[in-house]
Amino acid sequence: MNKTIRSSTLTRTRLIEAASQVFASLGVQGATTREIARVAGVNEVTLFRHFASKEQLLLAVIENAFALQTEALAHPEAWTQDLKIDLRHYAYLYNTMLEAQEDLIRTFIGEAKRHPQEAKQVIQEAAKLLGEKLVAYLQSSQKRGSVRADLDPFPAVDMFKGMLLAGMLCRSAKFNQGSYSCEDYIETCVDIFVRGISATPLSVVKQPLS
Amino acid sequence: MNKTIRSSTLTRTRLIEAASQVFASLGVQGATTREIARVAGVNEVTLFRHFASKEQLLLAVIENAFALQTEALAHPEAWTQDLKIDLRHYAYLYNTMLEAQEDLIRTFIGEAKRHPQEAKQVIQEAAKLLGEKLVAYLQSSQKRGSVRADLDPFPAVDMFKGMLLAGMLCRSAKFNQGSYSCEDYIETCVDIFVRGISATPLSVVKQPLS
DNA sequence: CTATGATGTAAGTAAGTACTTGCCAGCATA
DNA sequence: TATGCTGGCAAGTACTTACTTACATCATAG
Repeated sequence: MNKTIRSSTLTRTRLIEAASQVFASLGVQGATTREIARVAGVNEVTLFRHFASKEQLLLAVIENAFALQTEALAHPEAWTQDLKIDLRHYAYLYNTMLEAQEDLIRTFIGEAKRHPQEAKQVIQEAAKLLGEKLVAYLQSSQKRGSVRADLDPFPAVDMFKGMLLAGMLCRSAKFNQGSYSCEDYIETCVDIFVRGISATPLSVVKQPLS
Repeated sequence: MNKTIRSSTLTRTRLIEAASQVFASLGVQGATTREIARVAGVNEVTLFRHFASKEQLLLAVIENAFALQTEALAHPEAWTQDLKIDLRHYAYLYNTMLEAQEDLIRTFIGEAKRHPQEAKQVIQEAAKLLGEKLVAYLQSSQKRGSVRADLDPFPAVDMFKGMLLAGMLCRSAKFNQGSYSCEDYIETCVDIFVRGISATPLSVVKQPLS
């Protein structure tokens, strides 16, 4: 019976992968069960034998997608304890993940309000996992004194992830007319963010010149 | 003939407003010409007499939507020349606009890649206008010395707008489980950003405690 | 008063939608 | 050889889609 099961799960994963692709390029609304089955190389009926409905398939796709990326980012990074180096490293990793999942992310953003809470919960949990390591890092940095103690790490981390997300969204929709590169953007983000959260020198004496 | 024209343009604007609403809540794909006509209170055929296709209607919707908001944000703000006050003011204004247009923005993000370049161009131009004032402000602040001279204002402004956008997207999709409020987020953004772009005090003397 | 332009109504087209039913074939274990 | 799972195929259901054609109504402009 082993081989049979293996065959079943194989077509199942093929369906999930095909669905990811079709959802990403056509949206959940635009994706049709016919097309998903076609891409998966199976019969449309087989799709319905594996997933009761399109929504069920969507759930499986979300779970699958985020399982992969959380794994990638949850890797025990080698934090150097140098804020700028570590955050830059994280930013590039995160950005790579964003770009890899771009179409799917766009689709979910666009249709987030029109889909079952079940889907949102899965995404929410994944997003939480993606930020947890960074929150912990900032908290330890606060204890070490390299990050301001009066900073709430939770909104700060969301802000950090958020500006990278927005950067990806605008960049690939070509909302910026190429006045700067992707690296410029990320470097600017890291630079400003690091300066913004670093523990401030005790004595700040500066006045705007006239 | 005046009254006839007035009637015609009136149904036209009614169609555009109805389409904005339906596009926003159902997506461009999900929106049907039937439903749009129903909401507008006109016949479906009348829709096609005003707009050759759904895509044409979409174009008109985008133009209309962004015309309103750029106007709102292009107001000659009373810049106080205090970075934190001014940027906080801008952030709340921008956030208000984002929340007002949330559904439409989501829809455009989700389907940006599946729509004609014409639509993208309109959005791109509007987004540029939205940031221009802020770029100019940062540039003048650089001349005044309150903002670091080595900062490129363009990615910085996009980062600022981006983190507010991402905040809105995550907040309203309830991706954060209420660990902090909207105000907390915005204040954190403004705080970190301002610290990040401010001209650094000349003498920096600080060591991490033990 | 007539002509024009804007809108409504009814009906239809050709295509696509999610999803179902029934039957048949292969393949593995028992 | 028999059983049971897995999948393919053909067809169909009931519905929606964007968009069209043809004809009627009505107000205003000339």
